[in-house]
Amino acid sequence: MKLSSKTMYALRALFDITFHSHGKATKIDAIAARENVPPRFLEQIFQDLKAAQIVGSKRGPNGGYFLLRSPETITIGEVVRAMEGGVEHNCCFGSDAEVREKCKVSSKCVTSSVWRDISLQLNAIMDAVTLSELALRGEALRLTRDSDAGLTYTI
Amino acid sequence: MKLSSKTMYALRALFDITFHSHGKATKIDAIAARENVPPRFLEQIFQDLKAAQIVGSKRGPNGGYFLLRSPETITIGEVVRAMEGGVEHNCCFGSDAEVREKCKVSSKCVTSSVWRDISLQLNAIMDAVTLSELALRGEALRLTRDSDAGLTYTI
DNA sequence: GCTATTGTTGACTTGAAAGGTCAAGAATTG
DNA sequence: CAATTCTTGACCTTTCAAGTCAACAATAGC
Repeated sequence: MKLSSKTMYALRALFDITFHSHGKATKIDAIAARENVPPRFLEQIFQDLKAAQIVGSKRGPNGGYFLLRSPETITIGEVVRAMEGGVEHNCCFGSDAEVREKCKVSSKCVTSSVWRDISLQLNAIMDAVTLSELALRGEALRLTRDSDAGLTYTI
Repeated sequence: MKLSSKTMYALRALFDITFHSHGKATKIDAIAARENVPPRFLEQIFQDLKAAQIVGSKRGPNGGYFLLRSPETITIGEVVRAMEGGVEHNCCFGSDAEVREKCKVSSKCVTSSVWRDISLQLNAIMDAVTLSELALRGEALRLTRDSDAGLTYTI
């Protein structure tokens, strides 16, 4: 029940683009430096994000990556699904007719039907959070950070 | 975003105990045969479930495993957490003070705070489903199965 | 107290996937 | 043309899921 670091990197990179560059194309190296992510690995990640139609790219000087849509329309769920691959439904609820036919063990059907319900709800939760929400949190966090500097904490 | 097969096996095994043996200790081999799970692997799984105080065991002839509590009080979330290990909170929200101190990259904080929120909601969802709920579904499924036998499907 | 039965423990194996690196090439701008 | 930046695809290494195994410990029933 934890995200792969690939997915985490992807979320952080998208947050970075949303937060720092307003509409401009952003270089991989800049993002990698700011977010402390291996640059070569980030290349690979952006290829996936591009295939998922989440970002676009431009080559040459002043090139880089940019969001294909506005941050309010890009959800965490979309990104996670793009990176991890969708939730699989094996057994009687899967799309594969042959597998469905073979499924004679009732417990398989029960558990996967339950897991199917749960993952639907999970997707709904993740689709309720957008990139702009992330940006908002980023600002909130940054504000607290700065004003925290000389504070004493009382409990 | 998919459960490990270990967790799936665990859920199926617990369903099996709930569904088939009413309070009696059940042998690993019996469960493994019914649910079509590798017996040796199941041994290992039951050790984890035992450590998590979900099942108890009895050795010797007529021994086996049994639920430590009633099926209404055992949740999917509990089982998943026992098998997968809890969701980790790294960075500024983790329990490790040293890591928290090192965290200077704002995107890390943002993404992990979001993921923390999401996983809390996910846990709530999983804690809302109990083993007895699984058993109910099992019966429902079995009923449909049987009555389906001679049906023609119309779309 | 012997014996069959069943869980216990921990070491071991294997294959795939996660995580990451690299180099040569293609497009674009100035 | 030259510098810059993405593109493609091959490659590597380490970790972990998934599964196997053997020797041992407890227990019930005779």
